[in-house]
Amino acid sequence: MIIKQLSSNDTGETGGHQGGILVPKKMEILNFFPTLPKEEKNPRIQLTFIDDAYKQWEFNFIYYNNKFFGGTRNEYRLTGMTKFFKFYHLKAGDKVNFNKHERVYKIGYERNNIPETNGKLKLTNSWITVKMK
DNA sequence: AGCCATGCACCG
DNA sequence: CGGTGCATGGCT
Repeated sequence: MIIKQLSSNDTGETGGHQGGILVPKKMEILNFFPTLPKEEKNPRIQLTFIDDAYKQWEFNFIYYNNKFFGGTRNEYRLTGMTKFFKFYHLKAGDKVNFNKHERVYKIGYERNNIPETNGKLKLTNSWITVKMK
């Protein structure tokens, strides 16, 4: 499974209203998600995730690739997560984990234990891949 | 490469 | 009319 530590921009705390997280271009991560056609501009796919409470969430996995169409973007994003963040009151520093079990996408979260995280918190390697046996 | 930020469209 | 999400540019 893969785990993402939320950045402040992911949750909208920076004032942004993106409503989603950024997905790095790492094979281990991208392999988890469906493959999006790079021939197409900004291809997207809707994914349904189920959390621990068996609640369903619809997220959009989008490949912003306008780099190949005259723009400058070349990155993946998982959007439409604002409801999820709000429902569980997740904030920057908290972690969200994704899992795929029998063709079913699962989502979970993990709160950050670090108390003194009030100010800006620098995130490096915010994504973690966990090999499941 | 990854995170920050925003104009605008859409929708309640 | 205000919040949300898309698409995109900017900054580090």
